[in-house]
Amino acid sequence: MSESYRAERREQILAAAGRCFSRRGFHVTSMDDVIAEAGLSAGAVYGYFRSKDELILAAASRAMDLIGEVLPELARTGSPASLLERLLSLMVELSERFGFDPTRVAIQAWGESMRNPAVAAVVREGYQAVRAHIAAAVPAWQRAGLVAADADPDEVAKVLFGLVPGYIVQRQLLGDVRPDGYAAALRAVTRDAAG
Amino acid sequence: MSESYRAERREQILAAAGRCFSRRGFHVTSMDDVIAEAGLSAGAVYGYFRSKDELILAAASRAMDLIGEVLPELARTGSPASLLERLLSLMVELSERFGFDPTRVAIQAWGESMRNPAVAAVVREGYQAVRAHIAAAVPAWQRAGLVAADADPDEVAKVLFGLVPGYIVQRQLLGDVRPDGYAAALRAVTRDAAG
Amino acid sequence: MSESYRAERREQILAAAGRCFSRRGFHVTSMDDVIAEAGLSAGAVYGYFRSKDELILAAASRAMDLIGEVLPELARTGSPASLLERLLSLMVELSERFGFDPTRVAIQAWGESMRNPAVAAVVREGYQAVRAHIAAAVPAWQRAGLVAADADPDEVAKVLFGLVPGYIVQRQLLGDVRPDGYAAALRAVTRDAAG
Amino acid sequence: MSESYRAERREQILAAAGRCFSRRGFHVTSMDDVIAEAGLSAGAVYGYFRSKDELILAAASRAMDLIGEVLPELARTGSPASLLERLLSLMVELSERFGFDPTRVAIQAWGESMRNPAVAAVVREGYQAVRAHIAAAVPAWQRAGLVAADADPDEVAKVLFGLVPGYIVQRQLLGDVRPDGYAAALRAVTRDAAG
DNA sequence: AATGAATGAGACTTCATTCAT
DNA sequence: TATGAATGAAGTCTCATTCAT
Repeated sequence: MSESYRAERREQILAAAGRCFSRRGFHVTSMDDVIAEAGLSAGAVYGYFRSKDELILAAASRAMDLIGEVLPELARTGSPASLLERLLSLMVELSERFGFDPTRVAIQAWGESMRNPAVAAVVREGYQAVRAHIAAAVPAWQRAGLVAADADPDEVAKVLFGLVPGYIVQRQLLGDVRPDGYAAALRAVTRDAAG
Repeated sequence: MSESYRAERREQILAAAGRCFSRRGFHVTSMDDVIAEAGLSAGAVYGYFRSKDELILAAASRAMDLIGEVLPELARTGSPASLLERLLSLMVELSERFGFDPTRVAIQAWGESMRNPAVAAVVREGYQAVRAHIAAAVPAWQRAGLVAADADPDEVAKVLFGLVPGYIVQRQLLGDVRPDGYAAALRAVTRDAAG
Repeated sequence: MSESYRAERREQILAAAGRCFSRRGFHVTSMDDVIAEAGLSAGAVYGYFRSKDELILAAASRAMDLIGEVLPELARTGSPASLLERLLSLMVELSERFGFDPTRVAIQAWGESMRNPAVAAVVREGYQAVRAHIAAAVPAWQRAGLVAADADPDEVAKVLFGLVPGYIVQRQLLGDVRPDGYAAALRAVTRDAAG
Repeated sequence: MSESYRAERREQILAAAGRCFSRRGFHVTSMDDVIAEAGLSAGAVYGYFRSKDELILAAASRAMDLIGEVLPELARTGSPASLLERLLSLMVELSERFGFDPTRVAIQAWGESMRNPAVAAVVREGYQAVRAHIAAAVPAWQRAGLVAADADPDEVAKVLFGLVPGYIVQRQLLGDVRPDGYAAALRAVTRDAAG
């Protein structure tokens, strides 16, 4: 069997796990659920992932890949609000490419992180990367007068990044937020008049 | 068996459950964990909570009580950033009153909400209440020029409320945020020069 | 539940395990076999033994208890052959008190010892005790001319003790040995004319 | 595909199985263990042995081959003790020719015999052959006064053969026996003054 | 013949819940 | 009411064996 065959099969299982986990969470989903969703046998799944924990970790990592897709976007100029709007829009679009909603898996991963150091590490590293990219954009905003000149770019990045979990939670639980409205409201409270 | 005795017992169990759930999550915690933590017997716990789901719901509700403690604070005037700072500081302080960290239980509750309608309802109602209170403060900020006059107060409330989950996630997973720094950074990006 | 109730229940499970293990061996016997034989539920059995390994160890120890029953007998005087005869007769009789044949479990324990240090330790200690008791009897035999005066009592004990596994193996696999015939043949090769 | 090629492959697999079984026993060893140890594929191994049971039987038979190597030695004259010493010494030497310790496999085979008639038959036949050879030597010993004249040679053979399992068990579990010491102690209790 | 991915029955174990005492 | 032993369904994972390539 070729390398690519194995990778494809792994992807098939991971996609099935993603669908299951995003529906019911890591711990309510049973391996049998994943196995049935993947259309394989128990042995086949365990041939690609050695344990449920390994599958959880892989699914959490996969959900964090969303970040990788979004990072290049962060390099583009613009105001904080326009950045946020592109970020949130991308998140929604990209969910389709995953076959499941990675933001739902991310919420699970937050909870799992509190007792699972491997998952915690994956999430932490992903979020640190995003924050670092945002922080890199801050000096330009400071020069443009969009952010106070004496602010610590790292702290500003924490706040801007921190808007994302809030959006995710509200989208999943309240269901009444949209990228454009969210960005518009951010503009209304920031120094960014036009975006 | 007085009414107050029953209430006390319930509280004892709920506190034990809160400690367990905040440590390891709803589904990795077993009823035996809670029973042992409460120092009671299985029968006793089941005399107060009919099922684990009922206990999860009660614990999620209890964590949402944090909101009730914080709501009056939202009535005070000030800028968005000063509001946020007070909110976050209160959250940290109040954790001690609970004997466990309710924000950790809240993260669990977000995940649980995706498959448990009762928990979802409790969380949703709690968050809608907070957002409504914030929205009520927006017109004053608009009059003070801190928020664009043409903004929808509800949308502004979503964004400001949305900063809280971001803070919670970063506090639990990255561990490098503090209320004052977070509020200061918010001030740096808002129209709020002094706080 | 009283202490003695627990002990009784443990004994019930151990007896069931002994019957199963003596029939089919440690590893071909499933926990479900033991559970059914004990007439209990899975949870009940696991309430008394934390794992199959613990049950195997307990069953091996229990089979070694046969030794404890036999040790006092070793203190009696007589010739090596008469000692052996009493030993083997006792072994057969006592099997009935166990409700299963402990010599069959002992054979299993020999095999298990090669990969299970805990079982190895139990068996080793049991056998060392027997050998020490036999060695203590050797000097009297030497004074009576039944054993060469210059022999090392410990080495003599190894040989005499070593007759027992040989008897057990032949009894189980060939089925054509009996205590009296075995002892008579030993007399025929030893210096012990009369027994 | 020559005949000798097949035989060589079979031998390769059997040697691998012997190493695995002597290390961990028949039932804890998985077919994958044997397959990996043989450096072959699952399909290859199953091309030579139809089932694990067939492999167990073959390995038990192979371990019994030790007996075939030893039988000619039994024809030599001497005392019972000298016979035993040569037997035990040979056993130890020959282990090296096998690439694994056949006495360890023999212990496994004893246990397996209690539920596996095919293995039981192989072991039984091997042991009966040894005993018959020993019995054939007894009359000479009787004439030499080393064994009581009125003894049944078959019973004497059982006892002398019975010393071997005792040696094997003590060698594997206690580790403190050696052929010379064992034989010397036997001499000390038999009518055999010089060996 | 050989490969090794796939199968799926079945192993061990846990745990939410009940109920006799 | 309180206890905690008992239940048994269901969970995770293994492994002897097969079969398309």
